[in-house]
Amino acid sequence: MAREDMDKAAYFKALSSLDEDSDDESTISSSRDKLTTSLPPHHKSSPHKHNETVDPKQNATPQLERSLSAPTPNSPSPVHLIKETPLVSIKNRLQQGRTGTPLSNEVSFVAETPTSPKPIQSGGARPLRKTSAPTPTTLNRGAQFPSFSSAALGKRKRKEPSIKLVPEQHRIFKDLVFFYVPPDDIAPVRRARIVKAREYGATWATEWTETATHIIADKHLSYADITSFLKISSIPDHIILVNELYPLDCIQFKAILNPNQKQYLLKGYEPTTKDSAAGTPAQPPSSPAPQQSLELKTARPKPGRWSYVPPKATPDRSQNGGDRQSALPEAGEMDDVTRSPEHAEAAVYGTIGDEDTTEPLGAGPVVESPQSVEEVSRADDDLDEIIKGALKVQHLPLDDDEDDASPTGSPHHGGDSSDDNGSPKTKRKHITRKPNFNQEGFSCMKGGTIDASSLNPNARTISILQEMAAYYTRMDDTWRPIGYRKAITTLKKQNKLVSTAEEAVKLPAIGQRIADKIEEIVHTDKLRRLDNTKSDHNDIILQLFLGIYGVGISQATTWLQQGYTTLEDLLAHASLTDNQRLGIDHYQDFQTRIPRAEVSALAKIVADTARGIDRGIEAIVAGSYRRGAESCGDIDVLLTKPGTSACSELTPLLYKLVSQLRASGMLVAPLSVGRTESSSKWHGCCVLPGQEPPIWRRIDFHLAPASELGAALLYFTGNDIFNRSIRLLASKRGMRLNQRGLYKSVMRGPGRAKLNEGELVEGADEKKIFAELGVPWRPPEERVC
DNA sequence: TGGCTGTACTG
DNA sequence: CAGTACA
DNA sequence: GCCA
Repeated sequence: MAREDMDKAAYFKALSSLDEDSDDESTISSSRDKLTTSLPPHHKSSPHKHNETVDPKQNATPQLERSLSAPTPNSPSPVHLIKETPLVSIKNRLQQGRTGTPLSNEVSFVAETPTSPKPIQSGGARPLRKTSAPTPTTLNRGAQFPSFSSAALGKRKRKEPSIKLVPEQHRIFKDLVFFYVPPDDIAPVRRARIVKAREYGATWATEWTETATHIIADKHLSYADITSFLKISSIPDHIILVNELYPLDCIQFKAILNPNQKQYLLKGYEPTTKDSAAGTPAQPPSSPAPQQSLELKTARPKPGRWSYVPPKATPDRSQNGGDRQSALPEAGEMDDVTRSPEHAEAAVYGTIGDEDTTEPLGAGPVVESPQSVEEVSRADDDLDEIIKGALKVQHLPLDDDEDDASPTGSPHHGGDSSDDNGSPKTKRKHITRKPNFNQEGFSCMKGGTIDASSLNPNARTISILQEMAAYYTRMDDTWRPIGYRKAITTLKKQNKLVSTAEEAVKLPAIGQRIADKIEEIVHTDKLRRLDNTKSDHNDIILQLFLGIYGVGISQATTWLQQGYTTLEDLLAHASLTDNQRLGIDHYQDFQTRIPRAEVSALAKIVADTARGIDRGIEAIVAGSYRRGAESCGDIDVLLTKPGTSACSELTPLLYKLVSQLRASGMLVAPLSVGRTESSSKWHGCCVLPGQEPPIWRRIDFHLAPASELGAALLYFTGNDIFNRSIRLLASKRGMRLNQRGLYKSVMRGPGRAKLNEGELVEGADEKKIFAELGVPWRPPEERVC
């Protein structure tokens, strides 16, 4: 869940200092300002992998730089802005759909066609027929609003990445004009490629023109796709048609390669005899990623620092493919699964989260009815046994949650949450300064519940918006996903279908643009903007790579640029960290959700082992399990012990625990281990002993001394959105919340930067933390935002 | 116009 | 330090 | 993306 990088988008924004003309996107202009004005020449040009640093000189003369790369005389600036999305107002489209074909599917866009009728062309010098603008509406709009600027739609523009030309002698693409199909640079990967080509001297034609020397097509496109896209019967002889590998290889080999090699050809394309083509060095070994089967992977020494070889470390066992079908992660993250409550299992487990009444940690009420479990584990008796056994104690850790509630102070919010809801202020005995912000607006004030998601009348809309958020995350956009998530949170709280934009825009966190999308979704059951991405192979590969533990957007993007397309490619040719290699070896395992019963079984082992080390240790399963999820992505175990007040009192115990669990075969590899005395976490992998075939699971241990237990529980229970929300709320109240406690009197500098630690307000009691913040207490299952 | 959580490990 | 991870 |  929430694997996010907060800074990249900012970086990309910063990168694009070279905006053309007036630009209606406020955020952009702000970042531009930041670069061009507040940034003195050298200062912080964000370091980054993609070394497209902002050249100060360039800031001074952006126009110059740009025209440098535009040798064609007639195009004042072929590299003007590309719009992200066809600028057709939703309403227009809907209307059109109604009058024309009901669903107007064909009116849909051609990919991300740049309609960009940017004023620049005023000279009319461009011989462009805008054949690439297929939709009547688009043309229409273009005609009517040549300098259309965001009227109803708001900001849509993408800004120009900065181009840093390589030294002249290396500009192998000098005098070449590339036309890309599709002609956009929305995905960072494509953008980076285009930028790269331009750095090597290419001119980027953003609209189709016969002055282009090359057409660079996405490699999944066929020749027919190109001609139909360009609305021409054949590609003119003088234009070279190649796929996207071509420029990459040229750059790699610092030469213009023979474009007629088969790895560069499009499906259905016979290079016309113009193959005399360019001088070519022998044979570029094509992209660095040929694919071979590589049986070697099993032979490869285990990546984990432990030399342990699991019973069967089946990297990709296809045999029991039953539960792990697709190599790709599911789009929707069903963290807190919504599923068949008719499952007895579900019923049984569903309750433990909050249930387990006032059990002190120890023994507990038995939850019977293992019948459902049978089905899960049918194949394996041992597993069955273990799970049955686990059922008897499965509530074990969970009670603490109640535990710390009842006995401790705050008697009034213990049982009756209604009271809490009524007047949050009353419980804040001291302080109680009224917020000058709208506290109700925080999603942590009113969490959701698990089943709400499936029953919500807006479920369809929500799931599509979630896909959008995920898409933008993959596109390395930091902030849009946040916007989408907030809108989704709002939508989840509606108990009736929101069908019009007008209605939607009144809701909190829903602005005009998302409102329009909501309307489109409700009326057409889909979002064209999203459909476009579905067929994007690069996006699919990106998803594949991002599914690897230890791989984030940066690495995934880099690999994609380097031409890798499969996990095998990576194993064979990419340089991988140990964790990444392990992540690939167990890709399917980690992608497979863990049934609640198995989490229980694993937790029992941990708890039993821990108690063998020290009777006082409590093992509490947090994470989505504590929130009542029917299946979990990983196992989060909080380790604590009454009377402790520092992690250092627990680390030796953790050390012993890990070593025993390792010896018993449950833990199979470490991934990330605390470095210091006071550090508090251990991340690694485990398998349920006896499981056949064994499935590696991600397991995390967190240490929490009793004095920090409440904050740790809060943190470790999540969900992530709830955490962010409540932390933001704390920060707005001049406090700071982290996994150790709630602090007040935090001094913050510019940008809320923390200046001091603050004074501890509460750490031990989860409910008191809620109370201090004026947030109504809610049980873990309701912290699904 | 500048926010959008806060921390910890890896290499 | 940037990247990734954790909720 | 949205919001103050």
